[in-house]
Amino acid sequence: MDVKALCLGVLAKGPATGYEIKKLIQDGPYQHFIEASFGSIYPSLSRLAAEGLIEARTEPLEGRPDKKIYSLTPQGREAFRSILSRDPPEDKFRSGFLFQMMFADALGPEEKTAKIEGKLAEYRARHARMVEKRTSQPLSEGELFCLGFGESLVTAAIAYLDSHARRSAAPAPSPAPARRVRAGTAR
Amino acid sequence: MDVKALCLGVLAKGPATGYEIKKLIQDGPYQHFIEASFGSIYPSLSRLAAEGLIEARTEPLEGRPDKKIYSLTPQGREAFRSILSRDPPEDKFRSGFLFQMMFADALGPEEKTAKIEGKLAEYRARHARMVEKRTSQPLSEGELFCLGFGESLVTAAIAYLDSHARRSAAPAPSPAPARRVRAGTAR
DNA sequence: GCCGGCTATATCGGGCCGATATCGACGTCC
DNA sequence: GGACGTCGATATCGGCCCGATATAGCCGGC
Repeated sequence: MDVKALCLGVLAKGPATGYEIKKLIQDGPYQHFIEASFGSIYPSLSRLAAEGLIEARTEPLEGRPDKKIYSLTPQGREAFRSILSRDPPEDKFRSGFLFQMMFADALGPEEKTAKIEGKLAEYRARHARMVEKRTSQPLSEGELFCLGFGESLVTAAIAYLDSHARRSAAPAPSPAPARRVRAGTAR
Repeated sequence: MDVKALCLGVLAKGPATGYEIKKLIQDGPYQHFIEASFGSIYPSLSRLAAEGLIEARTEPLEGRPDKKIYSLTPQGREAFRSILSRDPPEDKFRSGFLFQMMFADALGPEEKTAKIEGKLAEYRARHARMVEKRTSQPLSEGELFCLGFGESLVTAAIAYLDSHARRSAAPAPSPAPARRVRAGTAR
């Protein structure tokens, strides 16, 4: 998902500065499934303004750059509606942890267990943030759907890692940990 | 995870051409959690060779570029071991579908249902490929772990989407669909 | 007074990728 | 036999993304 579309989406919810857009993406309801940096947000805002999809109202600040509050233009709102109607790209999941675990036989059992424990802690922290989000403020229909989806994935990951953290370092081959398949060699 | 590390990992399993590396990443056991294109694989292989971490044996081909079969050098094997020992970055999940669903109130109920059905089909196809992989060939310990992890996430996504596809277009707020929380408005 | 965090504006160089180019081998279809 | 599409193979390039960096005032804690 390109960063211009992300910016349009955030601005569809209301005017915001570049810094606020980053905070909403990073800490807001989107945080579990999109990401964007200042290095791409500011250039995208410039391009969107040049294309007439957004406009900026500036507030002068003493001794620092003017504050720019961006909002959608009617063309921007229309462009965003068009983005919403498209078939979305495939969801992407990327994991350096799983890449390392692909070479589990090159790691010692303690190293493996440490990596699983570390990733379990990461997922537990992520889930705690989700629960806090769910319980601390009213959410829209779409936000509830997205948070629920994300929680499904995160709780499934926790269950899987938890079952493997308790085992010494022998992974099971399927999501049902009780079922065991004899491990072979690859390639 | 940078593409040089991915190439080192694939070559740790055995020598391969650039084209084979791409196929293994795209269709092999890694496909559910890493990705790389020709646009990054070939430059990465050049850099790795320049750094002495891999070497290439060429086989001349008639009327086309020489076939280059890459393999790790001892320094490359050492560098890869070091990569395996590092703390991995956070797992990343990216979803244009969820981004669109964040604006569910701007979509009609039929459009919402169509998007959920489309994504459900995508996840079912992905799961079918995982099951085929699990049952069609012996897998190493690490491959079993990674496939099991991926299947956990994919089956959780299927369960969540399935429960929402059956409902008219009223999402539940949590992974347990029976629990319902009153939806509010955001920002 | 110093320090760290927050709120703000940005840029830049390096890495990534989709599209593109090239080309022979092979199998299918007409 | 020719056309066509796919496969196996080598790459490059322009545009996008991002982490690091720069600048700087406000605020609260020590």
